[in-house]
Amino acid sequence: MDLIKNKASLSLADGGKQPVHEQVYQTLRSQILFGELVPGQPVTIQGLTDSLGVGMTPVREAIRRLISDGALVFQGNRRVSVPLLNSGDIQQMIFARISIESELSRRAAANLQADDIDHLEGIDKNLDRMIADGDVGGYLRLNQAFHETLYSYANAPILNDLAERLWLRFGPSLRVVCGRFGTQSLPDRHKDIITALRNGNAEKVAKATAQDIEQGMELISEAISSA
Amino acid sequence: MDLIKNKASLSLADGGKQPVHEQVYQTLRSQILFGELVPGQPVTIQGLTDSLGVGMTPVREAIRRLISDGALVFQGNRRVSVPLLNSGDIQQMIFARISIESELSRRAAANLQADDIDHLEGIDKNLDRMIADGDVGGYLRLNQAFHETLYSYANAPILNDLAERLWLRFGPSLRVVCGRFGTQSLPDRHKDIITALRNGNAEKVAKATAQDIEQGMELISEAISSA
DNA sequence: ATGGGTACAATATGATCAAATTTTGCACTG
DNA sequence: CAGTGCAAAATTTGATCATATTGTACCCAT
Repeated sequence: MDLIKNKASLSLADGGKQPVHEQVYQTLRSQILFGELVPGQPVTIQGLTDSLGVGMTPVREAIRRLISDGALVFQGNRRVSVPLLNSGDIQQMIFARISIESELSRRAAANLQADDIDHLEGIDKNLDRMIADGDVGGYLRLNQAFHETLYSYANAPILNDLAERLWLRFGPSLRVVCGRFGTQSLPDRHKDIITALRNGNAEKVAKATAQDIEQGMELISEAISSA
Repeated sequence: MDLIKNKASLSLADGGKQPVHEQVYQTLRSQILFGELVPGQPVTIQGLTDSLGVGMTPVREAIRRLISDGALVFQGNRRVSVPLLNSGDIQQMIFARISIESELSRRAAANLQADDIDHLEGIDKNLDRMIADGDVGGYLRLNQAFHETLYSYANAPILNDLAERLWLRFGPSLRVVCGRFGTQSLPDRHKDIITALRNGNAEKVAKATAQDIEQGMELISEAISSA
């Protein structure tokens, strides 16, 4: 059986003039966040140095960072791979995400202006189109953008950081779920969130966020327990 | 003004046969966790390679990991230092710690046996002695051990991981508080936690944990806003 | 103050060594 | 004679270091 190889054409989308280790980190980070790596897939240092055309030191640094993020796991025998989640992991993540992200949206609700809400609604509109088109990659990106944008208004960098880590953990698994069941089965509570934001009802925003999270994570949970 | 230099005698307490980058990580990690580094203090790669007598690659890996942990911060211009917290950071950490760690102790309560509770009580007894002796380092270590031990029974690695990160963030600041006000002003709710554990009352365990956290963090918060 | 030069620290690479996995080959058995 | 299993070699990957290069800040002269 042949697993997906690290693509040789990772052009390391250079964002201006950032150090190489940062570019490698960002590249891998979005691959994981958007499920371009399969859970369980091994990630090798040499494979990355070859495919990215950079030295090993920056690759090592990026990998250590991602391990600390929970985006990659160290397998004991110096092997690194994309995490495989079990149902206990998912339960913990449901709890943590609801705790942290509800608070983030509660705080954001207090700071959002009308045109900020319009912007969020715009993202959600595009998101609906992705779902209709069955574009899994686009769905994952826009869903993440919706939440990230919302949370950014909370001005809570530490909570944000905790939330980001959790997203990195389930990114690959969410992709697998979408790939198996399609995008049709992906309902969300974004409309509820937007309505509550317009009404200035922070508690309802938090509640809708919690429901959105629970729905999405429960999907992963079911997919895993049936595997 | 001269900040504390990285000690040259960091003997890298070798735990068996771990790779150097892991040893460096663990060494720095406990220095930060137990406040042996001062908030704001710069941390240089070269300084560590010199004082630890190892190459730069493993040092770089350890530092990247600690940055991802939130235990160190990247200052933009290639500088790395120990984080300085503001009151907003503390508020976020109070919320996150109470959410996560209450749940950890709630889960642990269900799994603890009688002799496990004895063990916890033993740690707390030693902790009291440290407070009486004014031994700040000992206090920090045993307080951490008390919580870590309790949480370890929760069998919740992901929640545990989130909690650990938060501890790394406030370690240096807590040390400063203790150094300024002494250990006398450090009350805790450990007795309440142990009593509730013996009664098998998980909710009360969670509540006492939340109070313990709030008390401790509020201390840091006051110290910061008065600075 | 401002601007150039110097010193120092960070970044990145390639070389080297060590460890682990995979492959290969041989012997032994049914 | 074919198939299985073990063992050793070969290959792949990881870990560390030494060195060259680049960027940043500090200092001094103007």
